Amino acid sequence: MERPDELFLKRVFDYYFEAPLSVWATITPHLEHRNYKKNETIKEVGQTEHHIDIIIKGSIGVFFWTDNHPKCIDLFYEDYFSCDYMSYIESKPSELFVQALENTEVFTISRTKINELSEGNLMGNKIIRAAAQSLFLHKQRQQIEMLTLTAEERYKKMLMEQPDLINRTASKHIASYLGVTPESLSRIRNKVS
Amino acid sequence: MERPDELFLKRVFDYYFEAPLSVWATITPHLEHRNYKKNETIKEVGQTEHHIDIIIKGSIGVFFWTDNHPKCIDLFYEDYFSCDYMSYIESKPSELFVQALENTEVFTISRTKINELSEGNLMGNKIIRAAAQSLFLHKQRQQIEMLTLTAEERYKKMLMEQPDLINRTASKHIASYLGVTPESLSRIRNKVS
DNA sequence: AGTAAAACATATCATAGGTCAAGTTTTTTG
DNA sequence: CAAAAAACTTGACCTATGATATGTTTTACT
Repeated sequence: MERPDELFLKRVFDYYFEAPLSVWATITPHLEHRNYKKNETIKEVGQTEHHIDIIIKGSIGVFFWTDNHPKCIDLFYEDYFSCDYMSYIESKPSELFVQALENTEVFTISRTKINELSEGNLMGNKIIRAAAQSLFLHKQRQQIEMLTLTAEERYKKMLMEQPDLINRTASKHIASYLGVTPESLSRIRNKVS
Repeated sequence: MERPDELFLKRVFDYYFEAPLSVWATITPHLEHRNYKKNETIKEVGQTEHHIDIIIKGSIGVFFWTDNHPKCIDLFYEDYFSCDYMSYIESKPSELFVQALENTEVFTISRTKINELSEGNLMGNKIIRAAAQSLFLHKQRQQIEMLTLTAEERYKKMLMEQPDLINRTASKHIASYLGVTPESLSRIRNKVS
């Protein structure tokens, strides 16, 4: 009766939104299965984001350029939504780019479909609202961590809370996500272990 | 016909939400006019936020404690909404506290009223969704500035974009909002002028 | 207005983390 | 599987900012 895809989605939606069955039943048929190769650029700087991905397997990073280095402001993994939300929300190009960090498998849904499904639809709107709120909370927690903890403490925290991710993700991306240079992270890792 | 209060609100809502007249007409009667004294604590650490304020005059800061110093993560002024959104969204106590930085005049609306007005109401939900999205964008911009600019550059930017606010707000709060110590900001100000 | 307290400025010193450069290891690719 | 490229490590040095301490100015209070 239910394909594995649908079970996966049901779990993700339940987790995030406590959405009733009818909602994910509405959404499922409009999701497109897609694969990204490792290091594939999903959205370039200057382009507008028109999709949201739900990650089934793999990881995706959101970056911007400073000098000649990419800086990572978000890391997304299995079960998470991935998107350049800044561009998506404003519906205009952003300075951010989005890249697959591993071979990555997603369900993707277009802005058009999302609008269609939520237009005049209270539950659809509630879901988007819940999503925006959880994005805000995540950003504010990042901000507080950045102001409260040293680089070493931030690394240790990540090590505690997401040990597998540290192995799967390139050091340079972890470094920039933690707000330090690769050299600094290297020293920190050395010291910690 | 229209009281000044209503004109003010109409302007604010138009600006943020492009909401039709019917919406602010629905909301207006449920707003309560309130005054905070300078340095008055609006929400303490450990309490849950149940209100959103719309600032008519004055300014409000959102803080948390590190060691024995308050750190400012948000500054709100005239025409802006003010709230410990973290606590409001999760509807549970937060580590943040909220303080009036000047004698401040607001319209305040309770969570109960907001829920009542938006329950089953599509436009109400859209407004809340727009609010959540704009909060996220603000936080992400803060994050990018923090990673891109030095303390001095952040100060100069604030000086350019909000010169009056710098005069109205205590240096220590500006400093912590910019992510530096008061001593550092003092040096920066000295250097810049 | 006068006193106490808080905020701000300035100086010195300490340090986390950045920069640059030279290895070493790992990954990619022909 | 070898060569090239990219990623990571390590070291020496530097700089922005933090910590502490002291003096000065501003603000708050009776």
